[in-house]
Amino acid sequence: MEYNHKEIEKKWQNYWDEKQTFKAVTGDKKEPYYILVEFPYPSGAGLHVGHVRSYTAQDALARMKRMQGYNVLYPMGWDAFGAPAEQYAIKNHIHPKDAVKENIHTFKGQMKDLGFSFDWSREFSTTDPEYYKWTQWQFLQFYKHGMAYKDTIPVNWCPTCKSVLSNEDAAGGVCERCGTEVVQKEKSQWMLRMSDYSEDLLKGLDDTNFAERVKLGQINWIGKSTGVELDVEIVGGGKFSIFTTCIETIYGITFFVIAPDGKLIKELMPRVKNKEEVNNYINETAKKSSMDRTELNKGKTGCKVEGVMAINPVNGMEVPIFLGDFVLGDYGTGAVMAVPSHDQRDFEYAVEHNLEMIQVIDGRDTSTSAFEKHDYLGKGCRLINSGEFTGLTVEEAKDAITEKLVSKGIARRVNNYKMRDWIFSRQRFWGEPIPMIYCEKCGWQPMDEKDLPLLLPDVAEYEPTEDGESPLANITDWVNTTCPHCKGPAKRETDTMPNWAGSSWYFLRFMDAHNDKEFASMDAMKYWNRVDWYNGGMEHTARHLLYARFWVQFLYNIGLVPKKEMIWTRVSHGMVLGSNNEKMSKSKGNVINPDDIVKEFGADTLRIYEMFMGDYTQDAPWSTDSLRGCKRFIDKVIRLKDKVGAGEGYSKKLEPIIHKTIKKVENDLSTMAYNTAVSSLMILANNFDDEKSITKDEYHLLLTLLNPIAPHITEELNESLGFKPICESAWPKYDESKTIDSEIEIPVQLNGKVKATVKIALDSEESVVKEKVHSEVANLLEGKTIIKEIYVKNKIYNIVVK
RNA sequence: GCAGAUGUGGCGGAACUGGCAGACGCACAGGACUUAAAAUCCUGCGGUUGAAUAAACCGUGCCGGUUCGAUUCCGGCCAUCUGCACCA
Repeated sequence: MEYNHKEIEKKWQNYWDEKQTFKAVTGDKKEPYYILVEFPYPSGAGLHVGHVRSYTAQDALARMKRMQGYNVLYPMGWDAFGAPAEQYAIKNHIHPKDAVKENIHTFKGQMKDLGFSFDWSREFSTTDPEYYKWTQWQFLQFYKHGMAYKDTIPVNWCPTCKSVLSNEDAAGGVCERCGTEVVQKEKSQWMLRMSDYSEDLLKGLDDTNFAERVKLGQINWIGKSTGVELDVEIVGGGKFSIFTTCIETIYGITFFVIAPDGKLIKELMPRVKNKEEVNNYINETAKKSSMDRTELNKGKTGCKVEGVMAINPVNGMEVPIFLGDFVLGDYGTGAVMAVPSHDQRDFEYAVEHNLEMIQVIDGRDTSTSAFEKHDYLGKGCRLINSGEFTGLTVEEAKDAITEKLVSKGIARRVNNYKMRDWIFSRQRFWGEPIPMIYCEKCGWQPMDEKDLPLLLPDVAEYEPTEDGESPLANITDWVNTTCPHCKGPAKRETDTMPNWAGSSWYFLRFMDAHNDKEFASMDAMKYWNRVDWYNGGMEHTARHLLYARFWVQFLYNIGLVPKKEMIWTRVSHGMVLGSNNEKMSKSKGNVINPDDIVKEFGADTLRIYEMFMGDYTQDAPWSTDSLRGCKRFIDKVIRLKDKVGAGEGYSKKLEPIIHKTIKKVENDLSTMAYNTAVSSLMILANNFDDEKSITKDEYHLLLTLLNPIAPHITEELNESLGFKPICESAWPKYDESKTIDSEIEIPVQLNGKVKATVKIALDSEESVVKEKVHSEVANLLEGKTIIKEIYVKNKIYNIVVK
């Protein structure tokens, strides 16, 4: 057969379109199964081979599940708000709306060419007013439940571009676009009270089936630590609080360190004697990102706050206060107690600034480095130099000291979380407008829900304003409105939502994509129940996935979704790297365009290759040579058709391998072991190839098993044999008893080294095996003393000799 | 810095709960077919010693431990990749 992949692939893609083969019907009697892959940001670069990897993987799962009788929902849409489209618009003076439309067209065409079995009837873009109406509506629910508030926080600011920058764009302290030095600027921002959900987001993980590394990623991002918040008096009046997880070292305090970007130093300023030095240091810090600041080797900078001393509450000792940029203003209380003998960072800071040290835990010398908690905890170490607590073990002291401070009313047991509230404002144009109105008289007022959606207006200029506001601020007839409360003149919020907003609930919308009464009906959500299997990049585990869970938990708490956790399994794929083992990028010239591959080799070859290239969860480099091998595999499958003879059913000889392969492929496709699924199909094909002839049913089976990964060619070959389309057929069943060999070969070891193998009947008696083994290796045992013999049933026989 | 992951032939990778390391594929080499090429088929392919399809030894990043037996478990290192809150 001539393999014209272009014709064959088009033919079946049209067939699926016309028959609406993959349309999922809400309420269908079949058991629902919801498979989701992160919807893409439709960039100008087009679909990436990395998209092809995860979409094919989920597609294979979806196709198998359908054949297994599930009502599969496998939807696709577009996450199209965001900075790149806006940058593109500024540069080329094309409205993002138009660029996005074009990009979506390209992406969709590419996806169709790859034969993904998406239910296109549920397609939408986060930029559709019918969709973002509900994103805005949900924001109003956050606001009405006290979950949204305004706060002033520092942001990276480029004075030349007049734009707020991400840490990424401000890497190294200079603006990525123009090279100007980045400064920190205070800005009023909408915030969502995500930190209120820290504990719930932690606990909720128990009700999910996320991959372990995904759970860990979230746990670490939430960053719970249990400790004590302690009030510290300042000499001459006033006080501040510190948070510590090591209260047992309290007698070792020789100074305090406070954050240069915190509120405390501002309060203390009038009493500071070295104002200039302190201010310089604060300005210096403002230039660094928090990541730069917490790096250990950079963590020793700082300056003394002259004129202000603090009092150690346990012994009344007066100790100095320092500024240090390793203390972050927005984590904990923005102040820490420093115990150089028992914390390495404090130790180095003390050495650098010539400060005193007091060892309070016995067990090791602390003159050259700190004796830290991971070394002293659980080792029975005892306190020294600690007043009434001297002699207690560290663990006893932790409790006793906390107890005493708490009863004195100057300390509290608290859980601290690294996770912060969600900064929900962006000074950008291309995002969902935040539906809030500011009135001089009434303050911030939510828009009336019935006036939603608040449409993004058309603008001529996309550049931000002089003071970094969104270009929306320049459109006076849009900005000026009336107050929903007093009907007086008022102004709209010109900030937009972050790109994460639309992607925090899109999976709910897919359950009921065209509902114009609600974001999704409770009935539809109850029917689909949850996302059974969600695939995305590891880079999204901390952010997108956490935002989405927070969003859902909030909706659940106000009674709008049926479950607190709407995502069950979450897995992540590895990247497709360039052939030089580096991340694909234009500048490195190692980008592979899937269109070129589809054109030259066909979608099926690309799909098989991307499934075969390596462990799905790990990164894998591109290799066009290996891709050719997958094309050869398809050629082989096509050639096997010539071997189809008159017989029916499965031959005795091939039956075991057939049943094993069904089991293997089924299992592998459900556990993301796509590469071994392909290899087992290659092995099956090789077995078929060794035969003079195979039956129609055997060939049909191979095509069926390969179909989820290579759907076009398998349908074509299958049709030519006269079978009904595989996509309308059932998944084959295997017989467990036929997957087990009755005779097996086990290795025989001498002192743990394999010397021979013996064939035995499955589940043979040990004595029978022993006899066989001994006759097999008799010559090797000559003159040696047998010390021990180990037989692991059906596995191995090991003889220890001397 | 914090957090996560990874390290196996020339290359991508396989090895289920500790049991024949290198499945499957690529690359390469030799052969068959062909006027020739492509395609296809057959054979070989971790390293060292060896005439050898004999045999032996070494070998899963490094050092050490547990075990009859370790790619797998434990302790300690080293290296690489990824994320870190306004990129998506």
